[in-house]
Amino acid sequence: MTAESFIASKASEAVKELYSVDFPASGIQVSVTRKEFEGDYTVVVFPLLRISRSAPAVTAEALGNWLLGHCPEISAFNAVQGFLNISLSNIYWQESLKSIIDDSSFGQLASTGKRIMVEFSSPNTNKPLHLGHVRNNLLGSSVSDLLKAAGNEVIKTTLVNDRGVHICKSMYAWEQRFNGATPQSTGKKGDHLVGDCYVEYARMEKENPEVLDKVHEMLVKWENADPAVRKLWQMMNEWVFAGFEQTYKSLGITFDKTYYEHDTYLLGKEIVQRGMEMGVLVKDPDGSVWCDLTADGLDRKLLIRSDGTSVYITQDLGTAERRFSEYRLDSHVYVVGDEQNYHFQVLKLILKKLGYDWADQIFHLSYGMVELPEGKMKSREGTVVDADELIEKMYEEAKATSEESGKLEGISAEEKERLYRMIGLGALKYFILKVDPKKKMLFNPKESIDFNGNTGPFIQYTHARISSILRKASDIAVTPCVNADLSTKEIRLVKLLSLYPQKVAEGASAYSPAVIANYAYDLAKEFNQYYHDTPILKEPDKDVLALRIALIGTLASVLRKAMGILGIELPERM
RNA sequence: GGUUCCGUAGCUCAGCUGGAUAGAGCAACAGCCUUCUAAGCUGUGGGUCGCGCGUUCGAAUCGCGCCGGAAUCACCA
Repeated sequence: MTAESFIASKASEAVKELYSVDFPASGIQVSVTRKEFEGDYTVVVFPLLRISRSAPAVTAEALGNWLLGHCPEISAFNAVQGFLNISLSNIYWQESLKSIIDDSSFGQLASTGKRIMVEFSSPNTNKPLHLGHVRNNLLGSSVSDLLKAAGNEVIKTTLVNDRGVHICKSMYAWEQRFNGATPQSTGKKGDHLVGDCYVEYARMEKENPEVLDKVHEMLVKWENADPAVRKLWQMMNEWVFAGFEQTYKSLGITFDKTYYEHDTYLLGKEIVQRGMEMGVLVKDPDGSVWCDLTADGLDRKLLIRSDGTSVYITQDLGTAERRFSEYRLDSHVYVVGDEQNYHFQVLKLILKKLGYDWADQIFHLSYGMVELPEGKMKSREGTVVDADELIEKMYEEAKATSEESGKLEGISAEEKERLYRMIGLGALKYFILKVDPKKKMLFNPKESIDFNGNTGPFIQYTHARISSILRKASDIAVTPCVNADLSTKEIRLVKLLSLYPQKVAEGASAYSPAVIANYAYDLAKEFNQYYHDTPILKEPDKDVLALRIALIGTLASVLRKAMGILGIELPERM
């Protein structure tokens, strides 16, 4: 039970005793007391005035007196206008800290019994990953972990767009202009090599637009399973997958299940057929199939081309049905950029018209684009920020900063490398995840991602500081134990710590890792202030020393949990 | 034009299921390392919360209307 709900329930009792009126605890507003006032939690009494029929200050005073007299956990109160500020006893906070320490799965919420599939990443196999994909991947991965922490069973999936005209373009350019170049022969990462082919194709098409016909020819051959084309397609796809695999690995991204569009693109057709029988979908004289959404304020949507081939949304209908039935999903989250809002609006609507009761359980986690100072990233104009290059740059920055500080002496070279990676990635991941997903975000390549202030490295540094103290404490054999009074600053820390499960719930329901990121920052900031003016190991009183070690150990543990949801590791030293 | 999203300090962002004097970081300036890691801490300056109306005891937060920006509305994916 949280402190807020405890106070609310007691206040509800008080109202019943004092005014003989039932007022539900859920209706009592309790918030953390603003720091300029004395107290831990504040009950807002304005909503109770109709019941008390007296002035705000009088009501607050009456309520405060009752609470003080009836709850040993409450040690003091003061009333300012309509705000009743309540202080909880030191014992209460000690018990609170103890319960966090004793709860090994603190922050792991009770099972909801729900199974959720999260689709993210879903790359095209004709170009390497860029910063936009990085945001998608980090969000998808982190939201998955967040939903898990909130008690859901989560299946992470991706749909690889490995067929279509765009692939053929790369294939055609490779055949014409690359003299049999391979990742091995060029020493180039496979996805980058294929990306080069795609760029080269764009040049070719500009010189001679007729090459597009050649590409279409190739696509038809692909559809007809022409052995030569399929072989080339397979070879180049493998190059790309190997490249992606490497990038995923350095970002720490994994999937439980991978779908390939070449396996799924036919799935929707059957559903379209059924839709026509139901009268929900209509076939035009030219053979194309449509869903009329004009009554819903949208347009007519094409589902099958006049030549009988399927379009993008067709396979989405099929894969959605397959996933819901195969995995008996309770819901499905699609992590896809906000440029596809319309697509998902249409998808949901069509599924609903087709009578699927789970249509309302699909959720489009629509995130904003990553923009550069000069605007949107455009592959054609070469203004993309390449994922691999960025990761490497962050590593270099971390290395430079670390070497400058000279704090890693006596550590093995491999360990140092591991730390540079950890810090560089921590900076990148935090930079992206601390922003509310639905907002577009700005990335300025000229200014490198910061390592000071509200950043990943700041939180990592905080953890390293705590770890350093804990190492020294274990050297002098201090056993953590909660058996002393907490100072005001320590109470603030316990208060923040106890907030963590609520933050998990809040973040999960908003599908926003940013909630967790900002929480972790608050916690780290609060610790650094505490650290600054409270000597821990110098404390002469054994019980107080043991308490402080217990407190900061818990702090480090909660920081690790929170940052773990963001996919960020915290180092023992840096 | 339709639909959806966004507008908070010079910049990047919190706060938004209504609560007290709107918070951080960066940048600027001024301090703090013989004391547990200065990737830190403290302080100063910086705001018509896009504008207006409404609901309310109370609005950055909710509703409506404007203004500004973005995305999208393909027999592309």
